[in-house]
Formats: sequence, structure tokens, C-alpha cells
Amino acid sequence: MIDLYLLEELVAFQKYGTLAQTADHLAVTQPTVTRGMQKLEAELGVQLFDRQPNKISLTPTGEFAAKTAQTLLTENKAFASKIKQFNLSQTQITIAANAPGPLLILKKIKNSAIKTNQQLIAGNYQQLLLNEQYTCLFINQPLNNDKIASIYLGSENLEVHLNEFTELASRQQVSFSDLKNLTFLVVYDVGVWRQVIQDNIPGAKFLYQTDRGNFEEIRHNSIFPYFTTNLSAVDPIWQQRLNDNDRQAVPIKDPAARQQFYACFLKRNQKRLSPLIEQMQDQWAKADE
Amino acid sequence: MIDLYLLEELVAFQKYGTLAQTADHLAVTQPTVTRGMQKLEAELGVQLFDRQPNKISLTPTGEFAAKTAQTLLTENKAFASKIKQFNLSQTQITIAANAPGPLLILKKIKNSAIKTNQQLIAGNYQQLLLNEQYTCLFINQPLNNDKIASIYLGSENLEVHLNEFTELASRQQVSFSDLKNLTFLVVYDVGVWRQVIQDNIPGAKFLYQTDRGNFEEIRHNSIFPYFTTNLSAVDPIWQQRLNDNDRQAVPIKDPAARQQFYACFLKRNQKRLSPLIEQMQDQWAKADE
DNA sequence: AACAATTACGGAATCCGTAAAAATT
DNA sequence: AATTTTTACGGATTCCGTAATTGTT
Repeated sequence: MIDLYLLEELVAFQKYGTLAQTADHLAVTQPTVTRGMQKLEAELGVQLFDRQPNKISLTPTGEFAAKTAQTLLTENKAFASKIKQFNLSQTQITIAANAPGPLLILKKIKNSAIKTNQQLIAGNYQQLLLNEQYTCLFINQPLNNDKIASIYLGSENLEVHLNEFTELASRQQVSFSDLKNLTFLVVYDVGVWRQVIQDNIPGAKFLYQTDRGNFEEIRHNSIFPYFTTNLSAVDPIWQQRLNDNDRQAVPIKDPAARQQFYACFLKRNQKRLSPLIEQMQDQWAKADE
Repeated sequence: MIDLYLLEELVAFQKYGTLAQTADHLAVTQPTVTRGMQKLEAELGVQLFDRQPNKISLTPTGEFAAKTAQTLLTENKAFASKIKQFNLSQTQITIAANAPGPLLILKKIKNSAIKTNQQLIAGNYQQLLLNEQYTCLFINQPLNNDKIASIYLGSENLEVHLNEFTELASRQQVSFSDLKNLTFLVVYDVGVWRQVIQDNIPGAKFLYQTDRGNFEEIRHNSIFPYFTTNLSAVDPIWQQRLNDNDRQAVPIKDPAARQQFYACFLKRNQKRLSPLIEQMQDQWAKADE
């Protein structure tokens, strides 16, 4: 079996181009890298490098090997944290979501045994549960799997804050198509909502702000419309902002603007989670009033 | 990063249960395994074992770690052969198929630069090409990918050999539903055809034979129906058998009984492959007459 | 002359096996 | 008494750094 440190050297070489720079970045000496790559070639029985007296470069096979090694190393590095995460999940409850709303509700339920992940997740939700990376996910879809249960939590409904002097602001509700070609101010990390607005508002432009302070600054000194949901009021930060006299909050009527969220978890964790989920449903209902 | 030999020991321990047996199977001594597992625990910072003076066993986290390590090791072991395979594919053309028929056509085109894989493949065809494990695949579907081209080769059509004294044998063609509840003699390794007949013939039983000799033996001394295709005649082995006076060959009219096959390959290999593919199309047309 | 890769040699770290000890069935 | 795990010690392997060599730009 190929030692991992050889793969690390190979990947680093592809990145830095010369053995000297590779050695520098790995904090070893050139001869070490030279020997390493010679050994790797010998063990694979394949020519990875074109060698000239003072120049060395990857063959196509070498390029391929480096790329393959890259993914292998990523997985190997993830191993330790995966195990630690599993160990934690035996005692603690770890939770993640694919939208900020459910996490706001969760925050109201103070519980030291719950570790929430503030990064919003994406990708293969089933795998995240089956790999025991999270005890419970709050996501906008139930999961269809024998080992997984999905319980409905509540609905998060999008509304748009429009300049009070526009015609749209006076309506009871608007549709996405009414908002076409507008430019919106948007907090970057909104999980699934980004896809929702990008996919449904034709010709819209979005000024994504990764920094909350910047968002606030621009909001205050402009008339760009922005979004909230029925859950935003739960956020202590947003509560200060809701007295926004310049703009009028208008609900959006499209089905995509009303996302149903579910708690998804391995069935064998049902007992441990049911009190928490009930609290979530209660708090969600309160926030919805 | 965790050394792989530690993961090997962990996986072996899960399999064999005691450190002594683990050591035996790995051809090392017990103290080596003891130290290894201690080191692994220390590096992960997680309790993997319940230790008693004379007994050691995996914790739930340990079980999970072993399972995770298992898949990791499998991928690491595949690395070397993957690279070698890529290297070969730079000079040789390696081909696989998901049905025997296309490979029979290929055999008629003698070419030492072509290495065919006699195992029929299944699974993610795109990945097999993108990972450079094969230069070209002959499969019953075109692949929809920017980097992959798919060229139509020809159609393989299933026919069933029925006992001459049955009513069905006298028909011009039959449908799968006509064959319901019958028992068929089938060569085990027929790629996609196995799914086709299993999914389409209601209540059928299949006597799968992995050994060709056994198949022939049973065929000769029974009246079980069996399948061929329009390409079977190309097989030198089958040619001897076609004078089967006991049974009558009848085509099957269902669409699923007529599979269209395509040559799928990375676009950048188009030049190298086009002569071969043209030959395939020619030979296929000849076989079809 | 400066740079890049390679080779040669000696030291250091790591990993392993043998032997012995401790504890259970 | 037989098994199983663990610790202690010494040897062997391997991996690394320094220094010197070769060849190119």
C-alpha cells in the first residue's frame, strides 16, 4: 500500500512545479522530495515524471495520479474529524440546517446538550445522517430512507421589503414575476433561499453581502428591496431593524416562497430527539402568530 | 494524518475479535497490535476500545471507526491499479461492455492494441470513463456528458429457443408475457440481459449457470427454453450449437428485447477510436444480415 | 554564476520482535 | 494451566538532513 506522505509530496509538486518549492512548502529538504518521488514511481511501477538534468515535470499519468491522490488525501484527512464527530454525537446532539430560519427557532431553546452547526449545509443530506456527521437536520424536504425519519416542523414564508413609494409596496401580496428585473440586497448565507430567489425571479440582480455590517450599512443608505421571512422576527438582531420606515413588507404568494421544513434523523435516535422536536414545533407555531 | 497500517490493524481487529488473532492474520506479534491501537486512540483523541485486563473490545465509536477505515483502505488499495490502468490506457485501448454481444463483434476485429475486459461491467459508466479506467465502453445507452461522446453501433435482439412441440414454437414472434411462468436455462454472465428478462417475464424461473460446460450439459439433456440474440451466431462456440433440432428459435417482439448499443468514450480519444468504431459498425451490420 | 535535480553518507526517529509481567477463565 | 493483554528493552528498518556532485540556463 502506498504511504500517504508520498501522495502528499506528489500533490504538492503538482501545485508548486519544482522539487525545491515543493520541499519548501512541505518544510523538508529537496533530497527528501527527490527520493520520495523516486520511491513512488518505483512502487507504482509507472513513469510519473519526465526527467532532465535540471528540470522535472509530470507526465500525463503523473498529472492523473496527482489528481487522484488529491481526492484520496482529502478523504483520509476527513477521517479523524469524522470519528471525533461520531464520538460526540453519542453524547451530544449535533444539528445543522439548510436555511437560517430553523436555526433561529432552535436558538430560543437554550440547551447545553445541543451543538448547532452555524454553517448551512448542502449536498447529500442522507449521507450526512448515515455517516453520523449530524444527529438531526432541519431541511426543506423529508428524506426517503428506511433508517431515517422525517417530522414536519413548520413553514417558512418569504416576504420582500419594498420602497414605500413604489406601486408594488401597496399590494397585499406579490408574486416573484412581479419582482422581475429588480436589484435586491441579500445576505449571502441564506441556504436554500438563494436558489429559490435566483431560480424564480426573472432577470433579477442580487447584491450578496457576506458581512452583516455591510448589509446593514447599504440597507440604511439605499432603497434596494431585501427579503425577510416569518421567522426573521425571532432573530434578536433583526428585531432592532424591523422598524424600517422606508420600506413596506409584502408577502410573496408563489408556492416556492413557502418552504416546509422537516426534522430528519436516524430512527434509532428518535427517543433522544423527540423532546427537542416538540419544542421546535411549539416555538415555530409561536413565531408564526 | 493517520497512518494506514494503523487502520489495517483496526479493521483486522474488528474482523477477528482479539489482538492475538489479529496479529496472527497480519503476520506480526501481539505487542505490535497493542501499540498500534494505543497509538491510534491517542492520535484520534477518542476512546475506541473498552479495556479489561484480559479482554478488549470495540466501543460504538470504535466500530464506526473500523467501518469507516474499511472503505478508506479499499480506496487506497485501488489507487495503484487505477494509476497503472490509466498509464496503459495512454498507449493501449481498453474496452469493456455491459453485454456479451458487442464483445463478440469486437473479437472478430483482431487487433493487438486493443485490450478487452471480459468481465461485464455495471454501475456508474460515466465515472469509469472520467476516471480513465476504460478507453471505450460498449453499453446499451448513450451517456449525456460534456466530455463524453456516444456513437450508435447497432441493435442486439433477443430470441428464445422453445421446445418444438409447444404451441409457442410455431409462432413468428412472441412477447415476454407469452413466456410467463416458464423456467429458462440462462448463462449467468449476460450483463444487462439478466435485468431485462427478470423484469419483463412474469413469474419466470431462471436456472443460472456460471459454467459453460454445465449449461451445455443441461441444454442437451432437457427441454428448458434458453435465449440467444442476433449476435450469438458470431460466437464460434455457439456456431456449433445452432444446429439444435429439438428447439425452435423465436424472436421476441417487446421493445426491451431489442437493445441499442453505443460506443461511449472521452471526446479527446475520438481520433484514436474512430477506425475501431467504424469496424465495429461494419461487422455488426454483417452479423445482422 | 545561479539554479535545479540527484547522489552519498551519517544520524535520528519509528517501528518491530523477544522476553517478561499482570490478570482473567 | 492456558489465554489475553500490556510493558520493557534492544535491534532493524526507514526516513531525513547535510554536504557534495552533475548538468543546465
